[in-house]
Amino acid sequence: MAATVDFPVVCERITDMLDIRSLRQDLDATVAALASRGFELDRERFESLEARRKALQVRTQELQNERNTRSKGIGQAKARGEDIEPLKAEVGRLGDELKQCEADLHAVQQELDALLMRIPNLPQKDVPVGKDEEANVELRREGTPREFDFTPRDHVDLGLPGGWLDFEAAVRVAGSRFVVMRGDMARLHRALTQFMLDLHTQQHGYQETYVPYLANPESLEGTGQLPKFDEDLFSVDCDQRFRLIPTAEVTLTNLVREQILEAGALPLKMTAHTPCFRSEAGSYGRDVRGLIRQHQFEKVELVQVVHPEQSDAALEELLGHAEAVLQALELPYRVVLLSTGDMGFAAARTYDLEVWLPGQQAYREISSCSNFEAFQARRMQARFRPEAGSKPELVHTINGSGVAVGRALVALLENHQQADGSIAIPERLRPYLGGTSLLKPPSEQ
RNA sequence: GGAGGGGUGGCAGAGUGGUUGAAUGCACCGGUCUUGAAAACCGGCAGGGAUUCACGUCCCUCGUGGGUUCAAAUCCCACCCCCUCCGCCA
Repeated sequence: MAATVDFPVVCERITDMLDIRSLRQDLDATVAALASRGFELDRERFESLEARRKALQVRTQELQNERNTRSKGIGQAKARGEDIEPLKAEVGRLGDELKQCEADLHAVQQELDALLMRIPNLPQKDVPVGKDEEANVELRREGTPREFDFTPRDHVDLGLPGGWLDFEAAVRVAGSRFVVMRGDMARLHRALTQFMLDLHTQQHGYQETYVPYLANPESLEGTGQLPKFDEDLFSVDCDQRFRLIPTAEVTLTNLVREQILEAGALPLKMTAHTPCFRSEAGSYGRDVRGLIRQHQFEKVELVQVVHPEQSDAALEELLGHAEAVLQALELPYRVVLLSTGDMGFAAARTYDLEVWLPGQQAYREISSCSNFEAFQARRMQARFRPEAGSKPELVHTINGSGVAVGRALVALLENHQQADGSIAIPERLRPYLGGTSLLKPPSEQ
């Protein structure tokens, strides 16, 4: 099976990840902004491709115009009963040059598109500049890490007794970086999911949505996973087109792909609970212990499709929605503004929520909330009509985890553990566990 | 999996080689009328791109990609998707 797939160009010239006009008109500033996030744009290559594209496009359109005009003339001459053979011969010669021009133009545009599709989004002006997570800025801490009067265990030690968590079984049925959960652990995992969905749909105004767990390349291209990051994804063997979704962001956000929404439909607020599949290529040796980094995990995702002027405010709002989950679960966390070097490919601004893990004595990412501005919208051709009758404009897209279920489970176990290995259930979660306030490992029941 | 039918503008729906980027209806926008609204009438109304200070001019798009032709929504090929019937199936 071919490792590469031809990515269809939705519409000539507009699938670029960045607005190509900003590249043409303000190349210096764009190059500088990209450099701030560690991306070196080959500007000579871009400029030469652009120059060739322009010359070829102008020439091609001239020739097309001439062909169209003459063909119409032939039609009219024929209608008058005149001899059209000489006319035909003349246009025929024109057609040869046209064909060559069209082919050349097509090739140049393919090359240009391939280049453009691999350029990341521009960071917002106030995003801290840096090459990696070292440059991230901690904005605030919420909640206080608990003082233990015993040595807190990590979630693996807490989960192993009685088979709550079974990594060996998972290796047997699948491989490393998978887990099997049993009994109350599986139930707690489900309870967390249900709680999060209810919170977002009932308190935060999101519409619960069920989406496919397999996505086509066009969708993955739309949200920015392709063409650059195919190695991070699982492909389905029997059908070259499908990838397993690495996040519900893909299928949720792409619901508006190639749509023109009425302004009144915005903002669109959607939430979905899905499994997420990641190959974790290149993360060998990192977080090999426990649930932190798995090939398959569950997430409740929040997505908003908004008016461009609203996206900054929407991101703050969405961040609050993710925080509400941690607050309800009585988990200490901090809010981090990612630096240019640590942000994802498609993001213009990202906040991470990092939850305190007593087992690691560290804050670990449990949610990532980003504003993509028009980046994904441009790739998806997702637009809205500002006013009835006006030209469509690109929407802005926002998303965030609300929150990663597996990691929430980890945080819950480690933060609410008791000296005897049992787990205290926060008030807000108890209704989802039949009122239970304490979970005891099976071996001690 | 087998047999058949079909993909046209926001929607519905004409259109089988030539001035059709596309009739007509609905929706929508502007106007006339009305105390106001409705109705009626008049006008406008696809998306994208190139070029231009601008007006404008031009190009592309009728599921997608190729092909035939001076000329393709219309003919040919491949693929994708949808519908109906049969089979199978959670």
